[in-house]
Amino acid sequence: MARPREFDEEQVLDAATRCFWARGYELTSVRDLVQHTGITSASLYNAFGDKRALYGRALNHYIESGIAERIRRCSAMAPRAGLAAFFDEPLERSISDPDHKGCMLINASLEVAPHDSGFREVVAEALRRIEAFFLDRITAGQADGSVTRRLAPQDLAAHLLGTLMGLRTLSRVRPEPALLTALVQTALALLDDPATAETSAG
Amino acid sequence: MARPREFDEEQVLDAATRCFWARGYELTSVRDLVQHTGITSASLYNAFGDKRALYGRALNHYIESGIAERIRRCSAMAPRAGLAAFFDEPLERSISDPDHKGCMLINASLEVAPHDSGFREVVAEALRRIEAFFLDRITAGQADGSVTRRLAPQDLAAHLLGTLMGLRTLSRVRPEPALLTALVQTALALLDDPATAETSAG
DNA sequence: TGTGTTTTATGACGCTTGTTTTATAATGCA
DNA sequence: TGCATTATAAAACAAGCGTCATAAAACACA
Repeated sequence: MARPREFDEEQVLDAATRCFWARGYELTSVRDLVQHTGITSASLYNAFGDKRALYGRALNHYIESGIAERIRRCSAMAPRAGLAAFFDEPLERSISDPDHKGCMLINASLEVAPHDSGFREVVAEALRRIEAFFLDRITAGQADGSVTRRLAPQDLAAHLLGTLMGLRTLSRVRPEPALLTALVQTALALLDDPATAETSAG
Repeated sequence: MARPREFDEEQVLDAATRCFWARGYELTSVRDLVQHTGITSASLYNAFGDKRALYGRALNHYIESGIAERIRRCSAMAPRAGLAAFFDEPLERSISDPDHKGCMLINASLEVAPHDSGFREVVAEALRRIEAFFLDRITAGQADGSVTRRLAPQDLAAHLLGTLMGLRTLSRVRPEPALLTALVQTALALLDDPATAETSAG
């Protein structure tokens, strides 16, 4: 019993996510958001609250549609293959994205998480989900023999999580294909048993 | 033949570095800098130029006094020991720093480097120096047998660089000693030959 | 066809930002 | 002792920030 929205909330959220992803929280002004979403600031405040709340929605949108989806997809694969596949997309993006935006979640780890305890928990929780995915697939891989048993699953999971964050951080400053590929492949090599490992050195 | 400075430039630079390190570039206002350095904005602008130039000086100060010094120190050690020792300080700081400021260089990688090509080159160059240190010690370690020859030195160096950046990024959101220690130790385990490796799993 | 309710559009709000201006104080050299 | 030069102090500058008030517009329902 009122005037209906003239904009698609999801489209606006998509546009806002692109803004925050590309330029971060501080460097994205409300006027930028108004310009890129196509709606006025009044509509924006009415629909989403304030800038911080909109960023929260955008970050959550990124996590659910970008990362959680990839976890789901890779969880359906064979353990060792799923672990490798999980790195395919971020590696490919790190190399091919002309803007070098990196990963919005990992950008948030350094930009908003340290200065906002609410967002810190959101980011930490997302990272825990990634770690849990690693742990799950490593455990499964050790069970079926595709992942080495020489190292504890928790240690391997922590290592892969660190590798992922290092990849996305490094990619924003030095998006060199050889460097980033070496980083990922070397980290993944640790999953293999020395005997079984295909020697790729040289 | 003029009025002399009343402040110690190095002390001011130290204070400014602490500000930028703790809160980053955008969140540190000139008024913050005035307050923590103890000099007026006029003196600050007269001595350093503008905010961006002061940040540049602070970042450079951090790199030279913090990182380059550590590289020098660890380069004097035995190869394998020097590589491990290089991670001691950032790991210890990641765990014990109550403010979780992280590493100013790696903070800069995500905060200023992507939006300022001048700073991007400064950061990239510093990362290249770290990578070069890794490469040098890995090569030396492979020569004296303390580092595995199963993997190419460039790959191992890229992997350690990524590990360092992952450590410092992860530490700002999840500064959990067990997690961060596992990350570093597992990465370092890759340097060892499987036969020679002391099994620390379990 | 009104009435109530929500969304729009426009513009302005107060505040903080980085930076500069103006004037005064302090020195080295002639 | 002046003169030239530079540092200091205090305030002000324009511009941009996030946010909100006001009023017009568009619908559902009576």
